[in-house]
Amino acid sequence: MRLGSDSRILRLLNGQRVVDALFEAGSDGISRADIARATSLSKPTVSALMETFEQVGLVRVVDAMPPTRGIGRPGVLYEVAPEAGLVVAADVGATKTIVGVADLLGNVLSEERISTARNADAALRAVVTTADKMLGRLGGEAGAACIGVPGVYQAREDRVTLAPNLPGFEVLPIKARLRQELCHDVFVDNDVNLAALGEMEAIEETDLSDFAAISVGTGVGLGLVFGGDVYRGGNGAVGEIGAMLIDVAESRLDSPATLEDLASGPAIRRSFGVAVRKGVETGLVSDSDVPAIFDAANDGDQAAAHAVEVAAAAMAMAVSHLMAIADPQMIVFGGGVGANPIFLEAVQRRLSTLAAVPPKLSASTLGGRAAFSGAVLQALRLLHGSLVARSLEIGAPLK
Amino acid sequence: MRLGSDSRILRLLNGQRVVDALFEAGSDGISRADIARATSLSKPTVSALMETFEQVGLVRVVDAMPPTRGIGRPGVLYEVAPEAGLVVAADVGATKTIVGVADLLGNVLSEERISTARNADAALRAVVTTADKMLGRLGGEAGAACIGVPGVYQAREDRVTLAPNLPGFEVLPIKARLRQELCHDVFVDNDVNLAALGEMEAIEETDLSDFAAISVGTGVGLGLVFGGDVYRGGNGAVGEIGAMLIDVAESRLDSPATLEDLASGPAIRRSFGVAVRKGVETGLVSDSDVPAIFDAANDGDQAAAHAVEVAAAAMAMAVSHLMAIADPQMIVFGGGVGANPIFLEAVQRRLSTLAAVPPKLSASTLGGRAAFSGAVLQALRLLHGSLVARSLEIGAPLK
DNA sequence: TTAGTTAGTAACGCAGCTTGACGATTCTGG
DNA sequence: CCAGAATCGTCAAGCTGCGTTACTAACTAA
Repeated sequence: MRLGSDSRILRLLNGQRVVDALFEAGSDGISRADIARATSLSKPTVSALMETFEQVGLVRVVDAMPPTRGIGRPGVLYEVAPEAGLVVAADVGATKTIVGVADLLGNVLSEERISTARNADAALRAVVTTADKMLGRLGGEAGAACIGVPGVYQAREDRVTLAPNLPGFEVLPIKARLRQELCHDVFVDNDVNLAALGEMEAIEETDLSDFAAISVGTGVGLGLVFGGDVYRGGNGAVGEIGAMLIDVAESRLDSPATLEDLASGPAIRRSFGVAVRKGVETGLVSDSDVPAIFDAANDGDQAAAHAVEVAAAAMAMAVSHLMAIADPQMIVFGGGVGANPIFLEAVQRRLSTLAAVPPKLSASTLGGRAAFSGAVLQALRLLHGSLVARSLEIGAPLK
Repeated sequence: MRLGSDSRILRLLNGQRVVDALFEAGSDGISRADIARATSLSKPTVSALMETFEQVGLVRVVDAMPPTRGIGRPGVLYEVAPEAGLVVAADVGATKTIVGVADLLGNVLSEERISTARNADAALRAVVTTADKMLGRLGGEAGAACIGVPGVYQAREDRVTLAPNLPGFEVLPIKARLRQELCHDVFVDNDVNLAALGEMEAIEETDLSDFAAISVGTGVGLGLVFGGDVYRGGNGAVGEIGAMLIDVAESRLDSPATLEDLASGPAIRRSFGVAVRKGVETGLVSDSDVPAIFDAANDGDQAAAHAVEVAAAAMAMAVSHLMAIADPQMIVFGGGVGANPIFLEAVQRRLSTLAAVPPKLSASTLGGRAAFSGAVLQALRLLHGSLVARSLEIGAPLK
């Protein structure tokens, strides 16, 4: 038996089209006649495929009969059975890890926050055991998995680099490990990249294909989505925007300053402290935390306003560079600092003086769950690619 | 007849695999048995496809019999007939336009430089008539075409914007026009993007998928290739790197300076002139041209060296930003200024102080023909996509 | 000259799809 | 209440394309 040239791949291709139509119809259901029209397949072909899909448990008849749909014999409505495929998604952060299981439609059936273990090996083991527990409770297997890690993932080497907070990643073949212990289709990526994907999907805007997410918290990270797919860069090192050199009038330091030196949470606190010590007026203590500084800046506190302005100016500069190079349609800011509306507004104000056409900015709507959402999405994409093949070729029930 | 679900698309898919194998074999030729092995198709299938391809003129038997290839009956060697498909490529520049016709293997059979007409409509008409003349002489039709334009091409609107040197582009549906007058498969893109593609292909490095080309001449442009494909950005406005704001210690101006203000050809001349007027030592006249300034800088002339350093520092800054954001595997410099080895070396020197891991830089090997080369390549990619379909479905001779 | 090896071809069967025809089911109008 | 129209789903027939098996053709090496 040759692979991929036989007439069986026709069945695969057509099956994919049928499943796509079913997903698009959603929980409203769709009749086989309608599928045939939507896919340009013949009615017998659709029926034959649907019979297989139903046997396998991938689709099922919608129970609730719709009242009436016009003249003629009414069609039997089918829908995707969401529980026919489960995916595992995880976001391993420096301190917290989110693990969850979602169904075929992306509904998160189970989700848990655990504290990240002190080394990579233990952290990964915790993800696997938590996921296994969830899958056991839900009574299913993982059809695909996606895990976000706090570092640069080198797909070729199957290693994570630049993850200083989590020792052990440099020598852990994370994908191979997960493939063995969780399921065959595994996707590993930088958490910021996945966050970008999650944020993009969360925005209800059509035709959004090129997108950037900037996370500002303890550090500064950048995730890019180009053409709907996560972009990793030639060396997987996209997103090292924190190291970008910024030179703005407000903060003339002796050595070149990076974006992270100017616009991260610690940088804002530092810069506020410097201003206070220089004697700039303030109503706060000199080691206030970031939200307090933002609120004070909003209320007219001078030292706080200065700190926010320095950060915003640096970020606006970085954004203008991002626009000049990659030209995303939209940029979402996340993280403790980035999602703060006061910060966002300051950046926007700065940008309007830098660029003729200021880019669309917005604040994250997902908060700390952005990367996890992106992981769910990416896992589902993986599953979609193998779902039909498994349903048709193996012929055994999916579960 | 339904489209794409019939068993006929098997023939299409398998035909594509066969043709791919033939292209890979090149002019050495390949036997049907070898194709069967390479594609995992059965021998009869390959034979049947090859018979059609031969009838249509897409492939032919290699005349020269190779001496001996080991034991057993020798196979009949086939090769792609390069003249079975022709593509038109053009690069419309501000002053010069290159038009050419290439065959299936990318050999440029005919190429001509003409001066660009003063408005877009006339410029386009000149491309079409020149191409038609060439095609007539070569006795073939265009199977695909690609044209590079000096501005931002908005595919959705089928309009070129930001082409100040060539009035009339804003209202010219260039793709629709060419499709009508030249051939059905037309690709339009920014000339800098195409140049990036051309430069990438010219480099004999494997696994090169993410790539940037920076053109420095009268202006500064950036072309990006991500994942092997030209990247256009969310609004098609990738490459506006000339407008990037740069702040380097050497050139403290009153207002924020753009990259183009600091590193373009005119900028270098201006900055040299300023230095001379300030009394910096030089052996040149104050309005020397750019190559002279570079040579003098290389020979130790102080004013010239200063001008080069300012430009190099600005460009190094821009490159470091590009690395932080898009992380290309390699950057090629083109254009009158960019390809100058003295400039490149100065940029490289500056970069080594900015980045821990300086990126790979190199000078253009294609010169002014980079965009044209890229256009040939892109046109060939288009043709590849339709070649097999046309050969199999229509059944009529290609020519 | 003969055995061994490889290339190409003919015949057959299988998988998958489409078409056209037909029964099933429901709505509408008289 | 009933006939006609419209739509859904299925059945049977025929087509296209592929792979397998078995065969012939051509060439090398001993």
